[in-house]
Parts: sequence; C-alpha cells; structure tokens
Amino acid sequence: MTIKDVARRAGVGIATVSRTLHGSSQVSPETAARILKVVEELGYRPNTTAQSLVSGRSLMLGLVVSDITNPFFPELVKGFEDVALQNGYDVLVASTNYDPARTALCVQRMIERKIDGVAIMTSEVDPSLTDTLARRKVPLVFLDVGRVGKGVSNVKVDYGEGIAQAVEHLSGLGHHRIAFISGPSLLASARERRDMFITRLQDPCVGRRREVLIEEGNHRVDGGLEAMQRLLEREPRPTAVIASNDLTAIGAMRAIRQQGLRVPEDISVVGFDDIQMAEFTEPPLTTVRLLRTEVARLACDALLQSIRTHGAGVEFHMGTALVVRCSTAKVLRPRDPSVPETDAAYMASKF
Amino acid sequence: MTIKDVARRAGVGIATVSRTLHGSSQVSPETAARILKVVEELGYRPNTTAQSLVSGRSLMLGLVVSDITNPFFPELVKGFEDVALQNGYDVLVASTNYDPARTALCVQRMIERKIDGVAIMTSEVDPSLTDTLARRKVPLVFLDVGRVGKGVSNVKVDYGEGIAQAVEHLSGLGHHRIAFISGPSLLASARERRDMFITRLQDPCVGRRREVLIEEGNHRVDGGLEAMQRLLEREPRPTAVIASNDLTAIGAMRAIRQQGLRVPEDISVVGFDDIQMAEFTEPPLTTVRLLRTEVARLACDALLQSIRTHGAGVEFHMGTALVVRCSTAKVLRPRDPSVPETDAAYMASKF
DNA sequence: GTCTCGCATGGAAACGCTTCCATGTTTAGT
DNA sequence: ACTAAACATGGAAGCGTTTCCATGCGAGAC
Repeated sequence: MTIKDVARRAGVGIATVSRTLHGSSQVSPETAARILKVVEELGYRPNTTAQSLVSGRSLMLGLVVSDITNPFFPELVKGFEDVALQNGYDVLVASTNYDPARTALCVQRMIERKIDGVAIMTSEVDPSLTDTLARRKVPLVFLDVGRVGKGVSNVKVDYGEGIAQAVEHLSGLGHHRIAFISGPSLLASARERRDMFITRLQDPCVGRRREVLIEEGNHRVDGGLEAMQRLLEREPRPTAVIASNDLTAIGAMRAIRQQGLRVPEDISVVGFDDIQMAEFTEPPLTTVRLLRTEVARLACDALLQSIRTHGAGVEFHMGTALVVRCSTAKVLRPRDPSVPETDAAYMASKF
Repeated sequence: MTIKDVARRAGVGIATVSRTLHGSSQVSPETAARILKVVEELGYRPNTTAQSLVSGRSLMLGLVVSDITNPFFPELVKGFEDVALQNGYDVLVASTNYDPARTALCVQRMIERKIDGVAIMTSEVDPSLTDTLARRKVPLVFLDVGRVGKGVSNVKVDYGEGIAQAVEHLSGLGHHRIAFISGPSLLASARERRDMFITRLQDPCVGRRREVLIEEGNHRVDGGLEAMQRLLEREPRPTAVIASNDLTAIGAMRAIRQQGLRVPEDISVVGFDDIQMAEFTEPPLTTVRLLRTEVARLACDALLQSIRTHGAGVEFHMGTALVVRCSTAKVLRPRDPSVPETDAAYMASKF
C-alpha cells in the first residue's frame, strides 16, 4: 500500500497524489476529490520514514530525563508530550538512570534518527554530549543548566524565589530556628536552593544573623530521613525545616515521627516541587509548587521555535508558588532567639 | 556526512562500506580496517531513516499507557525501555490521558512510522484500534486484556491471587468484617479483583457466608476517600478494608483519619500495586505487590519474540506478593461473627 | 597452461516519498 | 483568432541505505 497504488487506482501520477495529500492548490478540485476518495477506500497512509528520508526531518523530539520513576519527571513527560503531539511531533523518551553511558547511547541514537530537537531535563548534563548534539546542529533545550545560544534554549526555574517564599512563610509563623536539608551539593540547582536559604536567613528584615542549620540529603526519602535525624540531634532543636525537594521532606517527616515528635505541632516542614504525593502525605505537605507540566510545555515550545526559525534559542523563566497545606504551623511559643533554649526548656514549653 | 563520503575517502565503493559496517566476512581485513579508520575519523554514523526505509523496520517499539502521571505507569515505562534499549530498539511513548481519540492518533502515527511492535498497557482498549494494528500485522502485547494469537501476546496479572493474599492476611489477623473498595466496574481487571474478593469471602475455610461490604471507587484518591466515607456509615463498621489499588487505599486512610479513627488500630487497610508511595504513607501501607517493572519487561520480551519469530504470541503470567507494612493489625478483640454487632457494641468493645 | 571456482569489490536497483522541471491544456487579453 | 500566461499533471531525480548481480582476479585442479 504505497502512493503508487493510490495513483494507479485514481488514474493519476504519484506527484498529483502527493500534492493532494499536502493540500496543494495546484490540484483541480475534481482530481483531488477522486484521489481523496481512493485514499479513503484503500486506507492509505504515507510512510513517515520515506518522508523523513527526503525531508531530512523526522518529526520526532527527544526527551531525556534522569529517571522516569522519580515522581518529579512524569509530569514533565506529560507536558512535553502534549505540546509535541499538538504540533505533529512524536516523542522519543529516554530515561537515563543517571548513567552517563546510557545517556550517551540514547542521544547517539537520537542523532542517528535525525531527531529534530532534544530536551535534556536531567539534573546533570555531560558537556561532551551537548557538544555532540550542538555539532550536529540539533536544537536543544535544557532545564536550568543551559547557556542560551544558537539553537540552544533554556528553561530557568527560579529556585531562589521558592526558597524565599518558604522562609518567609515560616518566619511569618514565628519560626526563628529554621533548618535546611539540601540536595546533593554537586547539583547546581540544589546549590542554588541552599545558597538562597543562607542568604534569606541573613536577611536583616527577618532578623539578625543566626546559626545556619544545614544538612545534606540526596533528594531521596532516605537521605531526607537521615539528614533530619542529624538535625534532631542539634540543640536547641530547629522548630522548622525546609527540604530541597518533596521526597526529602517526606523523609524528614518520617524521622520526626520516629523520634516521637509531631508535624507540624513540634516541627514544621516545607517541601519543594509539589509532587502529586505531597497532597496525600500525613499531614499534607506545605511545599513550594513548581509547575513541571508548564516547564515541559515551555521547553517543547522553545524547541519548536528553534526548529521553525533556525534562530537563537530562548530563555524562559518559571516562577514558583507556595502551597500551604498542613505540615506547617505557628511556632508553639515564640521565643527570644537571643536566648538559646535547652531541650528541657523546650519540652517544658510544650506541656 | 553519508556513506558515500566514507566510501570516497577510503577509496572503495559504498557497498563495501555497508558490508564492513555490518561485519560481513566478505570484506578483506585490510580494506575493512581502512574503512573503519575513515569511519572513525569522520565520525560517520549511518542514517537510521534510510535504513528503515529499505528494511521496512524502524527499530522502534511503541508503548501506550493511560497516564504517565499515574504512579502505576512510570515503572512500566522504565522496565519496557530497559529491555528495548538492550535489544537495540528505541521507545515511542504515548500517554493517552484516557482519551480514545488521542490513543487512535498516537497509534495511527506509530503505524505510519512502521513501528515494529506496540505494547498497549492502558486499562481499557478500544477494539477498533487493535483491529487496525492487527490488520497491519504489527506485533502487539497487552496487559491483561489480550487474546493471544498470531503476533498478539498478553501479560496476565493474577489479580485474584493478590486479593486472596490480602483476604487471608486480614483473616489471619482476626478480621471478619472486611470491606472492599473496588475500581471502576467497567474495568475488567477491577472487576476481577472485586469478584475474587467476593469469592474469597464465601470461602468455607474462612468462615461462613457473610454480608459483602463493597463500595465502588475510581482507582484515584478521591474515589477511595468517598467510598470509605460511605463504608464508615455502615453498621457495624468494617474492621478492615481492601482497596482495589493503592491510590484508593490512600484515599480510604484519609477518610478514616478524618473520621477520627486510626489506621491500623481501628481499621486495617490493604492496598494493591505497591506503588512507590505506599512505603511512605502514614502508616506505611500493607499492600499487594505487583512487579510492574517485571510486567513491562515481559511485555517487551513478548514483542521482541513476536518480531523475531513472526510466530504466535505468548502469554505470560505474573504473580503477586503481599507486602506487610504497618496499615494492618490484629483486630482489637476477635468477635463471634455469628452475632452481628451493633455500633454501640463495637464501640464498647474498644474501651 | 587452461579452466573453473571462490573471493573481494563495485555498480545499480529498490525502498516510498517530495519536488523540480517539462508538457499539454485551458483561459484571458488584444 | 492568436499569443501569452496560468494551470493541471506526470516523469524522473534524489534522499541514504542495503543487497543483488556482475566483474575481475588469483589459485587450485586437470
């Protein structure tokens, strides 16, 4: 079932069939009608592969994520797929499992398929890869880490804003002893969150400079749990903790509960990302919402724009919003931060 | 950068280059070495599109899921992608959002791309689609719903076993008044779970026939919550509830807590699927584990096998295993099931 | 020493499509 | 009515491969 079959059956040349299928005005209405009828009858559909070969374009977009199993990523895939589909593109998904070799393999394959654009939404990016892609002039879009240039776009999330919102929320609730569980320090975006936390704590509006309570997690539940355990050994204990992402926050809440303490009565917890699960934790997690679907849509738009214009890439910015649920509450008794409490005094204040 | 460039530079014909690249023994070692060197120098990589055109195969596999955002699916994608990648295939993912039109579009596109096989892992499958695919002789694999035939495989999950495990677990804990929150009754796999629940409750080993406490949910958190609310109005109240999936169980736990009751002290809850989240709910959810990664691997294997042998499809079976966490406990005071309790009597038994 | 066979190699067809160019036909302008 | 232009259409090239078939050549067999 090829274009030839259609042409023969309609008694026309293949060129005319091709033109008809592309809505060319060069075809007389009657001929077009006849051809369309035959197409319908035969259920003919053009072979995308052949089209790609001649056009040099594949109408496929690549989407590289770290781990589809991490609740951060599925919505990214969804948003991306939505706009790709609407624009006639299919999506080749690659979940790299944080493995550079696997990433390289996937990207190599995408290049061989003459992919029209690649969104690299992994937290870490190997420069050799982007080189390879850039050399092939494949439009690219990154999450956070891209330097915008010819055909290279970037979607920049304002992590700082999100952390600021979290700190302000907690300050507003009377918390003065706020801890932070960071992500892996190798991760630029995790560092950005941590740095903004430090900056905000030192903000003169919020109060005078204080001890910074920071422990490093790994952006997973286990890391959050362990980091929180370390934090709970500090004296005086923090009354609130901000986590670098929601998974970490969930781990932190576990640690707190395991210690026999309650969220938010004893310790308030704020997450980051607003993954779906955040709404259904116990208590539901107060967190900084990052519209991942929207991020992905922007990324896809950037790619499409690069493809169409062949021009420079674009940089999009993505804001955040605090979602207040139930894991944060007023500090039990606002205390004078100049008087370090002992654990005993703290306990006393509760009963 | 095509095969011609390589041929010219190596001073050979393109056929020889092609042969070399495919490891044909027809090429003399010296020539092969020279060609490989040129390939290396030029960084030549064959154009997959051209290869596909001539071979009629795309080395791509399609994976159709209902909603990548539903925690059930990401692991499916991961497992599938893993084995596809290992076998030299790339994966075209389509998240249908439960929209038949969108599903049809995606499948149509896959066909046009001469996809080598499609895994349809949606809960519901439109027969017209499978017809289309079958007519094009595209190897298929389904989750649960497939009738195995030429080129059509199926991975069958033994939901019944899982439900039986859950019922036995609860019975063993002394529960006699066990409720069930089903999935949408249009869903065959959901019906299977419900039916097995009914069957098991009537199992003479477990006790004599009792009132069946069933409410219908929608496999989402909200549905589980509402169904549980209805269940809580029954008198006497169930002492345990099995949910058709984990999301439903999470909703049920919420409803129980909102009612001022505790899990598992007042009511035990068992989920189904063992989504990642299940480990981190409060309390951690006892649930029936369904190895989704493994299901996907089997599905992909089935596809590869169909492609290689052109033979009949295969049917794989997938068992389940109960994962006991903290949402189930012994019933407070085992009671004589022959004496229907009043709510008051039940309350009395607790204090 | 000739014949045949096997081996290394290259040319060319084919995959299904788009699009340029050529051809034939109609329409409008004078 | 004649010419030019616009239009409708088909043939064929070309996209980058793979693979069939033909060719040339050296070696072993007689």
